[in-house]
Amino acid sequence: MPETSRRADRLPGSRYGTRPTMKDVAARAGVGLKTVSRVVNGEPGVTPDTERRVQEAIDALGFRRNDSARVLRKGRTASIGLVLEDLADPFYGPLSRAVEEVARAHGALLINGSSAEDPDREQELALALCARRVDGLVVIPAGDDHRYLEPEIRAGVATVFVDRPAGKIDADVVLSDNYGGARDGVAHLIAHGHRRIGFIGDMPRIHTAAERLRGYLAAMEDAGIDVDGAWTSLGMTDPERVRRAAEEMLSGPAPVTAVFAGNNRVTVTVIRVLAEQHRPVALVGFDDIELADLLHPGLTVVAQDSALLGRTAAERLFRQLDGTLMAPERIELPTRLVTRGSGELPPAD
Amino acid sequence: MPETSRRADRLPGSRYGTRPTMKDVAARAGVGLKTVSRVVNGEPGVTPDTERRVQEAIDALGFRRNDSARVLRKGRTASIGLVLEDLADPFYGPLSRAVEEVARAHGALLINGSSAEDPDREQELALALCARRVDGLVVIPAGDDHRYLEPEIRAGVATVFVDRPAGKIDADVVLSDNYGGARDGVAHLIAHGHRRIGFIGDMPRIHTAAERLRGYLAAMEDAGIDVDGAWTSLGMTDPERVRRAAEEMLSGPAPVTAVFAGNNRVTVTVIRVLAEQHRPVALVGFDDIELADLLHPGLTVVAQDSALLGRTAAERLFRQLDGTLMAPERIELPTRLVTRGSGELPPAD
DNA sequence: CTGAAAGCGCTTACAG
DNA sequence: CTGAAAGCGCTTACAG
Repeated sequence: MPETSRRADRLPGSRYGTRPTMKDVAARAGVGLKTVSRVVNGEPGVTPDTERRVQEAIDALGFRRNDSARVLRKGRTASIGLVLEDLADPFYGPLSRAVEEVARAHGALLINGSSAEDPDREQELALALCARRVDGLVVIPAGDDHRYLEPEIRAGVATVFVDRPAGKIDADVVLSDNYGGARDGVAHLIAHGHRRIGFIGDMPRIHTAAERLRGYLAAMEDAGIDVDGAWTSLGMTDPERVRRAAEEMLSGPAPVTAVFAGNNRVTVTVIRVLAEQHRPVALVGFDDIELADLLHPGLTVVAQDSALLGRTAAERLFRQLDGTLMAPERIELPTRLVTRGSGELPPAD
Repeated sequence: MPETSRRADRLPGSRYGTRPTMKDVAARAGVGLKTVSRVVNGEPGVTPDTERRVQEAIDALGFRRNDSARVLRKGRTASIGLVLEDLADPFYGPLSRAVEEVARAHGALLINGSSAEDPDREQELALALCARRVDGLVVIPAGDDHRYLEPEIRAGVATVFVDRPAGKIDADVVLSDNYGGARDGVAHLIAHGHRRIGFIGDMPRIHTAAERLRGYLAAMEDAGIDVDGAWTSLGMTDPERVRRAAEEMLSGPAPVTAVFAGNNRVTVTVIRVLAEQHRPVALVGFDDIELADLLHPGLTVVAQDSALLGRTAAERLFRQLDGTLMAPERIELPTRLVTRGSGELPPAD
């Protein structure tokens, strides 16, 4: 007795009312179920009079189509998932917004999730999204093994990785030129006379961190500079760790005269440490930062376009869904050196 | 012949494979559908041997439960929606992340949408989320009439408004003390000797903008200062408009000696304008900003805790869903004046 | 132009 | 411990 059990939901204490269904609308309008479906979906083949009666019933009952039932029948859910590191990070906000805009243009909703840089949580989130049958997945990897997504991809879930490559599977990837950007930034410091240059980056298992370190090393080697082990420090990007790392390479008999900061979080802390130094220390940061031009000196950065990363990835995702895409590709977006002062300071020697 | 039509999906050209269902698993394991359901959901009453056979079939077929079918049957979707203004705004990133964390603690996923400050888009998004049958909705209103949500709320969709109150419906609201915060900030400027103080805010139809203006006016009145109409400017917060407004009140025979900036976007532009002035102008901004302490002078702000706003709202949402909540409430969170220099500059008169 | 039947992939309520 | 039947709210594929 379904009617009885539904009425039970209305008992005082339960805040759940019953939702009218197409069946309810059909009964009230005195038409068949399919006719209601036609009206709700704007399909042709309904006389104006019938349509009016159905519409009246819809309005009277406050009917709203249950898309989750619709989805079950149609296959596609018109939703995509985005797994990123932290929605609160100013780098990912614009990226997420860009993905959302592309989704919106394709009539899809966006489900967001933060992995908090935890590979297990990334997997848990990505698979939960697949269980909800998102049509596609944009992933900023926390882990380096994505074989767990293979069955999902085979089953038709469109997948694009952004910011960092997929691990152990062949998939579309959209990246910034982390290596080239870091190399350019460090070469810029070298061009301004620096030779003892520090590098503070994220954990080495993170692809972007490793690539930027590689760029740093290449620039140093190009200039014929031997890198002292004390000049580089990779690890967590919390303020305490970064502060210690910076203070260490800025002390001793032969301190660094310039620092290359591996990402926005590192940069923010390094700026604070440098402000406390007695002599000027040059700084170039990877990632642009709001108000960077208003600091003294202005902050020189290697900027990447996080919104463009997101947009490019999302567009590729929908092209996969259109079926207009062939083999997986690796797309690399250029970075841009923005000089504002901090990277043009000469060595304080 | 369902088997035939499903096989058609495998034709070359289609990237859509077929997903194994519980029925497929049951057939392969030689058990009934319900037994598969028990194993998948970890329900008791399955012998270890049967469980093993089912698990093998699951692994072999790469089965993943279709949560969207599950949801249709169970009623609750274990997902909530968040409608905000712009995910790329540094104020909303932490708010969204906080909502996500609470949702996660309750086993729910978060669907995000940006209204872009457009009431129609807010409505479209909120109703689309309702059509997906989210269990609850956290809304940062763009519009001022939310009667369109009444049928949804009646049908059981939990709803909490944040940052701005709901319009024309009785609902839970979590706000910052915009009036008090602005009044404190302006009083702070007055205490430092200013009398000609400018206010630049968002469009007057936005509740936070109106409240902050009200706080400004109250502080001025408390100090017995007559406010000149040329000192206040409300409107869009794009850099061009804010710049014009700031330059206007900073010119003429009796320019303002201090500015109160109505939100983070206004503040950023005002800082730029003030940096170009020949005399120092005091500034207090509503909303804190990254690196505010590293500017010269440091930026004095009325800070609100956007993560706390999000967390409070989300917790209230889940309490609505638990049924442990009574009448709608209005919760107001305090703001905090953070003095860093720009608000303590004396008048340049 | 209209509608009855079957089915999407699960869970619920039973019966054995 | 196990499973067949009915149903969640829609759409599909037909038939009239």
